Amino acid sequence: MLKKERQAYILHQVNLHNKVLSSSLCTEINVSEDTIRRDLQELSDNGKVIKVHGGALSHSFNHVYFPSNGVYSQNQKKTIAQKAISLIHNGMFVLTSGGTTIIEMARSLPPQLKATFISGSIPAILEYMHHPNIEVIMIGDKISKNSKITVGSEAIAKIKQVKADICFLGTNAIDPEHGITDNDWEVVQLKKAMIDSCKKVVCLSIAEKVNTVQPIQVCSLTEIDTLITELDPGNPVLKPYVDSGIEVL
Amino acid sequence: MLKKERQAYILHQVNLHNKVLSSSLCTEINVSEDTIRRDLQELSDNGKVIKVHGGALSHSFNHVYFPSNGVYSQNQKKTIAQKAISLIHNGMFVLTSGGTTIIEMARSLPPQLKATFISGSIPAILEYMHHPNIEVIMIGDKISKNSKITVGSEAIAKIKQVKADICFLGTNAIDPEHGITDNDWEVVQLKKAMIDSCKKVVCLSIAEKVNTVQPIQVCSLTEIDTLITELDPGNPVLKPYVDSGIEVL
DNA sequence: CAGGTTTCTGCGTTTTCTTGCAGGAATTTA
DNA sequence: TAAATTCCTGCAAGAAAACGCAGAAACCTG
Repeated sequence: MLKKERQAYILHQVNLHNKVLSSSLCTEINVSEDTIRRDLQELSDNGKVIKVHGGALSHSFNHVYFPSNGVYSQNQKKTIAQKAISLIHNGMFVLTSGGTTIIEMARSLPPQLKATFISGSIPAILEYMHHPNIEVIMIGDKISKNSKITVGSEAIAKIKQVKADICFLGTNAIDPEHGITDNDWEVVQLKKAMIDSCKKVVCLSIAEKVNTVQPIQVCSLTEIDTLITELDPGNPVLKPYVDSGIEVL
Repeated sequence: MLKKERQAYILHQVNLHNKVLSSSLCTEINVSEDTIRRDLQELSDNGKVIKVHGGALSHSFNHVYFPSNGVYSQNQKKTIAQKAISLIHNGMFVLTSGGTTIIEMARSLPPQLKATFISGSIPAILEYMHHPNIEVIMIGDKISKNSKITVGSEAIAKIKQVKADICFLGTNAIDPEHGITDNDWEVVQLKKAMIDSCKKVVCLSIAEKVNTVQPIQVCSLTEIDTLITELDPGNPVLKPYVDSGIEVL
């Protein structure tokens, strides 16, 4: 069998099944593993396939629709993300809501981190999925197209089964008097469940949303353990929260 | 034998078999390897064949197996998607697996369709989410990064709770004797559950995958109600399936 | 037809390509 | 953490290609 022929066969298999194993190829074609590996390398260099440990993947399949990151207030969110990440350690179970701040955090996770992330947010899950070492658990249920998260009683029931080490809430509004508030009833139900299902509640909020109020209450300040904004913890805006006994980063 | 004659013979062989070996040619025509090589060089310079180490390939070979457009078999998949969509009606509960054919179907759903789609495949869910009128239900559980679907006992349990009107399976391999087969154990478990949870099983498969076998069985032919390929239902390749009582579209 | 020219072909040598193998490094998995 | 795969690197044998050369064949051309 000619080299080009072999490579064509491999490419064909990859496109057909979205993946191939070096081991199965070398028994099918009856050549050494080295030859297969070299072929895969060559095809990969030409951008025809994506080489991975043990085989190769189809390029088209791996290229999942990637949401454009026109993230609002990106720099502030990056700052928040960095602070949030400092709270995550290897082996933790991490529960997260959706929202652009959470997405930013997901993108900034250090590659060597090994932890389990649980979420019902599709965009967040997409980000977690690209991370090499973390386990990703999706909360299932009906999908709310507005907020791109799963909502409903099933989702809430699943969250209640979890006991996570830490929970990160992307926040729409937070205020000393009304606590965390939001404007989507279903999302609020979820966030409530998440708060109940973890040992530590971390609230991520850009300064703009601090001291604002939305119609529906998620929880009072007393249920929050940590508040993260892009501001310095000593900033006077945050004083009411510090005074309530919340750890402010 | 004259040079022109020889080259005509070579060209004939190439077009007939899509490839030739220098070594076999020189014994057939009984000339030295150099002569063959020079002929091949000349034919290659004129664009008649593609010279490779050890012989030559026909141009069509290269065209068929190294498609220049990024998406492999896209047209076939579009055809399949159209046929599949004709089976979906307003108000239906539709269960789908993952895979590129399913994605193509998801993209082609008519905007006015009102139905409920259930899936554990992240890429599929992403497509369904963009649709204005369908309800989307995500099956939750641990996410397999390879196949980009949720896998595990929770996912299977959830699927078993569903009784869908119709189930679309993207197929990796189908064969009259072995039925539907696949190469990922977890995916197979899911597909089995899906088959059990619906009234009608529709199998989507491009013709290339028909009559191929993978290591793990999903189900036998008897469990399949409908088979959709891009071929005409009367195509002889599909006859065994028609004879098994499967509706072939 | 004879002589010169061009083209073609085969041979030997050198160079390049391809492949499999051995070992040690790296990565995955239990 | 340890065992098992898989990967990478260099190497060597064998196959094929490239190159130059020379003899042979074909082809003008006067």
